[in-house]
Amino acid sequence: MPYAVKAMPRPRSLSQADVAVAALAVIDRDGLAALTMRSVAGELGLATMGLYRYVLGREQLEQLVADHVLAAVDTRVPARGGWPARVSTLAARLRAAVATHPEVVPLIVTHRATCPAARRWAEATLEVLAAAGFAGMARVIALRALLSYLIGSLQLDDRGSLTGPGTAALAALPAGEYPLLAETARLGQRVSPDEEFRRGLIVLLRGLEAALSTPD
Amino acid sequence: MPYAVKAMPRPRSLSQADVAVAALAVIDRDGLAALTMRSVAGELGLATMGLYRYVLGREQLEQLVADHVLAAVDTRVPARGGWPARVSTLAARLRAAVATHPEVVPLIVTHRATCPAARRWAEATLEVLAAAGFAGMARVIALRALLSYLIGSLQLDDRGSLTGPGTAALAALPAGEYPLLAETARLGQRVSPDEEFRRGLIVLLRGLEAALSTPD
DNA sequence: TTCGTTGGCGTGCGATGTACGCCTACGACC
DNA sequence: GGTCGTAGGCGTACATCGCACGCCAACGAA
Repeated sequence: MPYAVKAMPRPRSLSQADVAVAALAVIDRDGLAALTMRSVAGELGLATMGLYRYVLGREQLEQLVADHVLAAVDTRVPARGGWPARVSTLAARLRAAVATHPEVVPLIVTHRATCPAARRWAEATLEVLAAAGFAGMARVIALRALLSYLIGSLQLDDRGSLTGPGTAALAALPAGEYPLLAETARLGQRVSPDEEFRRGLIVLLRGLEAALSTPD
Repeated sequence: MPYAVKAMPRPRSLSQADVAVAALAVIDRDGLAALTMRSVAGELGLATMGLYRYVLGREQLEQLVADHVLAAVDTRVPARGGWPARVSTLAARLRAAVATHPEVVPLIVTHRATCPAARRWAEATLEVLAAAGFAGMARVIALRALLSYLIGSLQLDDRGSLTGPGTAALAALPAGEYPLLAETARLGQRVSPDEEFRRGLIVLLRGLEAALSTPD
């Protein structure tokens, strides 16, 4: 049966996007810990092992989820603004997409490298950096620094947001042991995660501006 | 039996540090996935459930490991150098300690918030920042930006180092689709993780210097 | 000598990922 | 229109995980 690529005996009834949507539904409803081959299969109306017709295993299921969330990011290069503003826009878009499903942060962090959507984002960011004058090693460092900050921020938002219980515990610490940390925690409770992210990114971008004018 | 704190019927034969060391031995030998209540108990010469006499559960076992690794960090404030050099030293020390056991990175990231050792590090860093003139909100943002970069860097080193297979795959990509990404990946393969971290940190520190002189 | 406290062990349960073999629907071909 | 091979989907079964629970044994205090 040569060349019979389409119109196979029984066509797949589910797309990979369907699977990803079902998995996200489970995660959003019952939390990341509830993401299970069984639970996703159930969400799709399949028996447990039926899911394996669409996914190689748990690993690929997680990748599908991560890529589906990142696929929602608009990766067109922003038209307006200087290069710091453009990079900032790209970063904010990615962050906003992830914020739609906060529980998937660990999956994004883990599977980022193999997501096509993440590659598109990186390519767009590199275009902005290149147009700004970053070349060679400086561009490598710039992208990696942005990525590090981005990933770290997502992680900190997920576990250990300034508005969360961790900071509250720090703020309530007896003043004797960690005076500065306690004071900083108290102040930090008044900073929204978005503002924290934005201002930290500004700091990093200022550093990149400095690096650009001093090619060391 | 009042006040009978020491000299109990059968004194604990293992300290929490012993447990952490055993867990680290398992991780270093067989990988993080091999970290199991059973495997750690076996490493200690206990039966599986015997381990529960020393640890509340898997959660606390992981915390013990994370804290044990971070406890090796020298958190004294560096005596010499300007404030950027001091912050840099503190960051490098933390990174070096984690690099001793690369597999524990996910544990550190997850349990950082509840580690006393991490608090000591934060307090030391805040001392340097405060002495440099960072106050109020600016200090909050500075610490969080440093933390984000640090956490992100660790994560990127763990999964997705520039010298690892992920970057190699990117570098081998057909030039048509992601030209800048492929070129950047090729360049990146020649950057050691240490150098990447150091140079990215310099960028961030420059941004902090700028923020200090322009209190916005 | 007795007793209560505590370290440590063994069994067993529910949940997870998935290997493996089976049945069945259906398009392609004669 | 009958036949057949392919691929979708299911069910069973298993190794492994964390851990609840109850037991025994050792040992200091009385």
